[in-house]
Amino acid sequence: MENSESNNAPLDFIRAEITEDIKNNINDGRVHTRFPPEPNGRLHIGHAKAFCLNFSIAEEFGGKCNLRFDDTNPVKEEQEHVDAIMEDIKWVGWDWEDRLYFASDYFQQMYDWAVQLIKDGKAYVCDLTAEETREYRGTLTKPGKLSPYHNRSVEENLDLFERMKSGEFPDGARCLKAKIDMASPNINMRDPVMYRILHASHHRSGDKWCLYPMYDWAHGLEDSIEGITHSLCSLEFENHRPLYDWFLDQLDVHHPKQREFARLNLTYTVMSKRKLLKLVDGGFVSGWDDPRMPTISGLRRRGYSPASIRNFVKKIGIAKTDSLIDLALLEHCLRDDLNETSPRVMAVINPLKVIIDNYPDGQVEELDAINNPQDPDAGTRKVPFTKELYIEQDDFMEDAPKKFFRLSVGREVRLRYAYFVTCTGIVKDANGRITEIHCTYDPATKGGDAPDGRKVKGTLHWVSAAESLKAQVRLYENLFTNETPENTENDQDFTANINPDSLKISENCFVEKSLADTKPGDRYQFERLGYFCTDPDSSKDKLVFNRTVGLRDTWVKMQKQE
RNA sequence: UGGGGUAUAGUGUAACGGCAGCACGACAGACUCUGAAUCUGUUUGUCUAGGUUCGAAUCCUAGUACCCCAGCCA
Repeated sequence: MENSESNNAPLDFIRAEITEDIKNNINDGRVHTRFPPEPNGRLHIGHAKAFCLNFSIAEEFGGKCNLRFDDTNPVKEEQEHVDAIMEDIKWVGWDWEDRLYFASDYFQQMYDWAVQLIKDGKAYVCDLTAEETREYRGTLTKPGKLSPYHNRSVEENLDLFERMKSGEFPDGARCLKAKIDMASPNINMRDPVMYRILHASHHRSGDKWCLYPMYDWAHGLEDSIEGITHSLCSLEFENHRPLYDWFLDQLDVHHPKQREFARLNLTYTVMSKRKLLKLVDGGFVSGWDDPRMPTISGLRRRGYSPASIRNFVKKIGIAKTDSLIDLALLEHCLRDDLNETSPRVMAVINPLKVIIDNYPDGQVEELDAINNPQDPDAGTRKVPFTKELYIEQDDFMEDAPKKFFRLSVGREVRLRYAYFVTCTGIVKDANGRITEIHCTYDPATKGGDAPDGRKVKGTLHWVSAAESLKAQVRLYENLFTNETPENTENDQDFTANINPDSLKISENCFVEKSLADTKPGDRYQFERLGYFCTDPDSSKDKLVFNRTVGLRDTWVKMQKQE
């Protein structure tokens, strides 16, 4: 980073160390990171923290960041996830250029290095079953004991390992272990498994291998091969760092630094692969891209912008403390960006018919409306005004308190960009429900300003009854009712905390005509309601919008206080 | 109860022996053709107990709490 602004900005502990490394000319001052997802699920906002960290560090320090799929377990991984993951990272705004790598491409090199360790007497083939291995490993407080196969000759190990590779043995019959220390207080160092036999077809290497490397053995090698300088991962791998270092030291190859940071936790959200999968498979949501999911594809469909996600990640910082970030911060970043970038439009979700009694029948006036007050370059558009309109049901109250700035019989309000109107009466059906309200308008207030300078307290959004489009609007709330969904009563599953009202569909909505050609993914602010985006289910015949997030609403807050 | 890690406002995150700051939230007000945005102000914090020091969030000692590790998962 060369600008002075960033010199003043406090650095997180990782950037501070990298700055120091550059100063000390470690790796010739080179910075090279990587994001290594396993293609066994979709990326979520927690992964965004990790990949934004890796890509932005590379960018800031003039280095590079690789995308590498850590595909060492063929039984859990799929090409479909590989494609989705690449799409997600690109969408958030990062580019790995020509540096797309797969751990599976390094299998031969890893195998050769394993042979080298065997020759050096640092690895052996073990015939213990998985269960026996567990017994030999000992416990947290008791040391393990040496495998009976620990002292096999190099020749025998070489022969057996070769035959493991050639497919002679069934799954689980033998494995290759590193010879380290069965008494180590760090359980990861008690002769960890390097290879297991898996007669499974790999999504990239097919049936070439029936021997697959374990994470601890593979990961450092992958980093080393790619010339990574800083291998950033989450906290639970801190216990594995001695092993990461041990393998690279034994091989005497390029040795990146592994550094660990706390993963993201968000209130009202689950982040584990297992739980996300359960939501999808259990039919609790419509899929990985359900707008209530914290997946990148879910956020995208919900209407989040890439900038809002990047900014959020920047704001939460990087540290080693376990933390739980308030969803409100994510939503703040969302609104912050959408406020600047979203065109305004008028839409009515719960329509209430308004008849302007003194407005000419059949007349249509095209009024000027500002597209984005935050952005003068966004220009203006025309909205049609007619005798019959819709306003929001919440914007009318029969017995209105003084603090209610909206419409009530005898009160005057402004219809945005249109006229001042005064309510003269209401019509109810047999059940006492208000079916329509009657108003008069003041022709002198056209455009929304009164020439006599009189003020109104309230401005309402509206839509012409005849000159508008019908739409479906999907209103989302938190998927969970509990800040920490895994906290349940009576040992229930986290799904017990699912919010039954997380999705409400409003079929009878009306939007401005200017939305006729909207495309999936288009984002808008529906004035006074919130930010919305067009869903992929939307078509010219049936418009469908998702509520991304509501506007801050001090009126409902005031009501809740009472 | 072995080992590894972490403790700063409600939530995050700075301060690297020298005035505990910033963001989000909450609260109050100003402004407003969005009860939005914007602006202003207020509130709340160094895990505990000792020690070193002119001076400690920071160094030392002893505690406490929480997280991670006993997959042939990553």
